[in-house]
Amino acid sequence: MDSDVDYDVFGAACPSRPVLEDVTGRWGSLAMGALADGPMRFNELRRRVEGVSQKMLAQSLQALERDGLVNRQVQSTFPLKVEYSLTPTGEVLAAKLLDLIGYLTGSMPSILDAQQSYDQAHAKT
Amino acid sequence: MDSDVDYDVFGAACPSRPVLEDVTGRWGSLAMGALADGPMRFNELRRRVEGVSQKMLAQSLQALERDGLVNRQVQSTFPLKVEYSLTPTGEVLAAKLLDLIGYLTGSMPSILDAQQSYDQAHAKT
DNA sequence: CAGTATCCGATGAGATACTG
DNA sequence: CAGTATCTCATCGGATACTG
Repeated sequence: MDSDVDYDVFGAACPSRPVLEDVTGRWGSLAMGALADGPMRFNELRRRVEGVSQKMLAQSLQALERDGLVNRQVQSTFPLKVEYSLTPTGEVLAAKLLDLIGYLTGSMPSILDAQQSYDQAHAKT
Repeated sequence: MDSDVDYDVFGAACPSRPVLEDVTGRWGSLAMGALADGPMRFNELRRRVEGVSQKMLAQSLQALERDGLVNRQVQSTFPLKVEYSLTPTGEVLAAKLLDLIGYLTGSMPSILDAQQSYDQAHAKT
């Protein structure tokens, strides 16, 4: 029926590339990972993703919302309440992302060793 | 035995963060994905990862080599021959990355729909 | 072939101040 | 509370030219 076209992320103009950047980018990946724990409000996310600024968090969330990976639900009470959550597609991607992150953090001891060796071998003077 | 410390990527100063950026970054992720097909030379990689410049490919590969995820093997023949390959840890991460990318490209039809709806709803004027 | 060096414009990203 | 607006600086990233 469909899929007579394949999206190839290695292709220069493939529309999947910017989406991949939204998902795996510096703040997008951490926002996705945080939301995997369940729905969260803006400032909760901001506290969870340490070091992110208002501006970058808002920007990252908007990109993910546009891609249909994150839902944004506003409650026009006072004070304002906005809750972010993953869509079904977003959930799957977040799980795969957390799998990768988990393996990476588990490998940190050996990675730090590698970095030290490298820096030592490439030290100037 | 070990692991009385946990590396938390959500922590602002965690050393895992820059590594995650090397792996999931714009060109790093594509280089890792390409190398999952097997060892490759510099210019082969350059052709496979469409749109990457010499500068950025070299920079990304150096970061991944420093993290111990990519091996660089030089043959000092003439012309020079340099072969890049994944380390065992790099292989695992590349597989997880390709899993994510595969799901993402498979979801592209619905993602493109979402983007269109979003753009329409947020059109100015 | 596999890079490095340099220049330069575009984007990323933080700080601060303001608004519905 | 949940953002937007503006300013500013750093880094990203492409083009071009050069080297072992």
